[in-house]
Amino acid sequence: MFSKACEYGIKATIYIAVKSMRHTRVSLKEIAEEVNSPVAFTAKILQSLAKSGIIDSHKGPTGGFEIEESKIDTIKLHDIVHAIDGDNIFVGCGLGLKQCDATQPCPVHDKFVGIRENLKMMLQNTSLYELATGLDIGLTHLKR
Amino acid sequence: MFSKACEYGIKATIYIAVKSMRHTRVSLKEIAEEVNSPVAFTAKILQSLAKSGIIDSHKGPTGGFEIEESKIDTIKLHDIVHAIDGDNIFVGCGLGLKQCDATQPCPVHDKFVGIRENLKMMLQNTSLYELATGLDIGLTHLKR
DNA sequence: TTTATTTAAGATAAATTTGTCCGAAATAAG
DNA sequence: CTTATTTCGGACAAATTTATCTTAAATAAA
Ligand code: FES
Ligand code: FES
Repeated sequence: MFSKACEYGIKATIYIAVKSMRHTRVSLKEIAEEVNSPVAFTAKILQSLAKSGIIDSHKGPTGGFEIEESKIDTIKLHDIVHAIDGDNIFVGCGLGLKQCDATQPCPVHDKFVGIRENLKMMLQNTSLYELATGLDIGLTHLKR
Repeated sequence: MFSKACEYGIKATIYIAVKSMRHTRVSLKEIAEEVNSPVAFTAKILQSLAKSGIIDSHKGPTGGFEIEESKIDTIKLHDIVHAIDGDNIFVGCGLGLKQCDATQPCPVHDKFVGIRENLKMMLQNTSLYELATGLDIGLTHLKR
């Protein structure tokens, strides 16, 4: 469904959000531990999330990653997935045709667009805030 | 969403079904042409679909692939996807946790299981027969 | 029986994704 | 200013997926 990079990226972003709500920056090392992800690979993903403007990064001692508090509510799961995996999952054909539209549909088109739209809506309607809150109050978990 | 192998496998199976409904065997070469897939890779996929019992293969002149006509109606998209991509898409955690269940859910669990179940139902309710019929009457297409 | 045709099987190779390493750049603090 | 800390950036490596090649096995027909 999502790439490994995207899975790590989502988990990392949620963790950063939890800490940011407490006005605490968090280091790459800590994130990778909490998310159970390879440190150096996580660094790459965080780098790209920073370039996409989803998270902020700061170098040096006391540095680390954070998310502007006002953004936590407006950032949606959709934004994170889109930043890392692109838009193929939202607009691409389920059977890999170069173009998906109803004028020359693949055999699963009619059935697939519903699922795809469903997923898209879910991601667009899910805010980072609610994900972070669920984690913060111990309702959900990042490792297992 | 699905692997390349699965995309090719689905399209190939649908094409074989169309031909089988006309009691015609079809060769690897023809399948790969119609499906726009690499020949040798397609061979591997068909081989595994044959081992899974979804399609039948026959060697030698007049050989090729076919599907028992009585099966075309009972084979579901779910069976093809499961045979090629396994069951991770049906039971796996959206964020890659080793185990997905409600006792220790990841942050997206509640929202993800709906989508996943939705997809599963769609695949279980979609028969090879209806996919093949749509293609046969020119309503849908395998290439673009 | 010989030949031509077609899939099976295993080894190999290319491409992509995932993951690592290391030096550079920034920056906070002594 | 110097040092310690932390992210950045690029090169590199491993693993997985996708794709190819070659030889064998089966089998239909001449
Ligand atoms: S054309 Fe395949 S999903 Fe739309
Ligand atoms: S635990 Fe992640 S989807 Fe169920």
